[in-house]
Amino acid sequence: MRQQQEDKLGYSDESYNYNYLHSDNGKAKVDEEVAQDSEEVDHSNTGASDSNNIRAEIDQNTTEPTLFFEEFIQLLAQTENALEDTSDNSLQSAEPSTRPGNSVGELWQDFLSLPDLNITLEDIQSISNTNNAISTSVPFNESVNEAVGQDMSLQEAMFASSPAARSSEDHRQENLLQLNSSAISGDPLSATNLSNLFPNTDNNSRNSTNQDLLSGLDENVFDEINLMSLALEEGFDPLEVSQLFEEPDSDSGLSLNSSRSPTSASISDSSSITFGEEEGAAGYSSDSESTSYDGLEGAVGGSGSEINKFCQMDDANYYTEMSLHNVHHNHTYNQLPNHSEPSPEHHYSWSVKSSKVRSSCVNTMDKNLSRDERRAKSLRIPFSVDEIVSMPVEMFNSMLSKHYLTESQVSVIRDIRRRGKNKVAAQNCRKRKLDVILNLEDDVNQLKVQKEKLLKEQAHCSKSVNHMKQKLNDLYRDVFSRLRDEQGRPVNPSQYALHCNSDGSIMVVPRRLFKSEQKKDTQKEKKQK
DNA sequence: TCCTGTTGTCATCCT
DNA sequence: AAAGGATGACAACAG
Repeated sequence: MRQQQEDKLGYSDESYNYNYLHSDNGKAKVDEEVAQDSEEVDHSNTGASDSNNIRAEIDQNTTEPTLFFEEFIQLLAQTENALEDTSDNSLQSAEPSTRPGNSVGELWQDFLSLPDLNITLEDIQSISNTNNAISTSVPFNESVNEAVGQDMSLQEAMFASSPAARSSEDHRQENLLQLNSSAISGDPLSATNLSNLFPNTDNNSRNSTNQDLLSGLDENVFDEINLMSLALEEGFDPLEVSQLFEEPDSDSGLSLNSSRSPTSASISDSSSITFGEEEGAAGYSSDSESTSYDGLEGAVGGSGSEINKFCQMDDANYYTEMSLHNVHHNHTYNQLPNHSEPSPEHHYSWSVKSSKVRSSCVNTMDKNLSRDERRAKSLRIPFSVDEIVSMPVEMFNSMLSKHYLTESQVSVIRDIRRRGKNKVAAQNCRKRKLDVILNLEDDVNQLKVQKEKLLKEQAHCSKSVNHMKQKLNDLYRDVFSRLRDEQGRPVNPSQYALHCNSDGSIMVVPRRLFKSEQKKDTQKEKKQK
C-alpha cells in the first residue's frame, strides 16, 4: 500500500535522495573547478601528475629521444641554475617532500627503466656534448648527475618542454630570477624572507639532507613563487606580497598557528583570524593573515583527497600543507544547497580584493556557518560537514579508523552525520507529507465532482421512475375504464387488480384473492429463507 | 504581539 | 547490533 502510494506520488530513490545527488554534483563540479584551478592558476602545483606527464611525454618522444633529451637536459640546467641560489639562502628550512615520484631521481629512474628506451648515460652525454648551449650553461656530467641526485622540481621542465607553455615558463623564470636577485639586493622579497616560507625548521635541521631540502623546495618554493608572481601580476605591493608568507611571531616565518594547541584554538579571534572566502565558500582561503585559520577552514571544507593526506601528518605539517594547498584550491563543496556558487574570480580574491573581503568576511562568516560547521571547526575536524553526512557508511567508518581523532572529535563527527542524515530525512518526510496532502486534496476534489455527477444521475433516474409510474397509473386507469363485468358494468379498480401470469397472459383478479395469494407467496419465501 | 510557515533537532519506532 | 529511514513533536526563527 505504501509502495503503491509512493509510486503514485512519483517517489523514487532518486527523488528521495535529491540532496545526496545535489551534493555529489556539487562536489563533482568543485573537483572540476579545482582541476581547472590547477591548470589556470598554478601550473606548478601538480607534483604527482608531473611525473605522469613526464612519463607521457617520454612515451611520446621515444621515437625521437634526442629531441626530448635536449629539452629535458636544458630544463634541468635551467632549473638547477635557478635553484642554486635559492637553495643556498633559504633551503635550510625547506620541508622534505614525501610525495613519491616527484623527484628527478625517481623520474630519471622511471625514464631509464622504460623498456623501449635503451639509453645510457653515455648516450645522454654525447647528446649534451652536441648541444653547446647546454654544455656551456651547465657542466653536464656534474649538473645532470647532481640534478638527478637531487630532488629538484620538474615542474619547470614540464612546461618548458611544451612549446605552447614556454611563454608562461619564461615568465615564471623571470620571477624566479627576480627573487634570486632580490635576495642579493636586500629586496623585501629576499631569499631570507623566502626562507621564512618554510616552516618546521626544527624538523628540517634535524632530519633533512640537502636532497630532502631540495625535494621540499620543489613543491613549496614554486608554489610560493607562483603566488608571488601572481600577486605581482595583479599589481600587489611587494611588501604586501611578502607579508603573505610571514607570521609575525613565528620563528620560521610561517608558523601557521603552531602556537595554537589543537584543543585551545580561539577561533573567535577575529583580529587575527579571517576567512578567505565569502558566504558559502567555506574552505577556500587565500588571505594572508588567515593562514592559520585557513588551514582549519580548509579542513572543515576540505576535499577527501586532502583529508587523507593531512590527517596523517603532525600538526605543524598539517597546517603547513593546508595553508599551501588552500592557496591554490577552491574548497567550496561543503556549501549548503542554498548557498550561492562563488564566482570564478573568487579563486583569486586573495590577490585582488583580499583586504576588503577579509574585513567583511570576518564579521559575517561565523554567523553564516551552521552550528555543526562551527563545532567541526572548533574541534578542528578535518572533514567538511557535507562529506561527513553524504559519505557512504563504509567509507565513513574507514575514515574514522584511519585517522587519529580524539573521542570528542569522533563523537561530534557522528553527531554531525546523524543530524545531517536526519535533516535530509526530515526534509524528505515533509516533502512527502506535503505531496500526500496535495494528493489527498486532489482526491477529495475528484470525489466531490464524482458525487455531484452521481447526484445528478440519481435525480435523473428518480425523475424517469416517477415518469414511468405516472404512465403506468394512466395505463391502469385506461384499462379499467374499458373493462366491463358480466352485467356490463364498469369494474371497480379498488376491488379488482390486474395480474400478470407467468405465461404472459393478464387476468382480472379480485383484490382479496390477490392479497391472500400474495401473503402465501411471502410466507413461502420466508420459509425458504 | 500574535499567527503561520519553515527548518533543525530529538526521540522513537521500524527496517 | 549498527546504521539509518520515517515521522511526530518541539523549539527557534522569519515574515
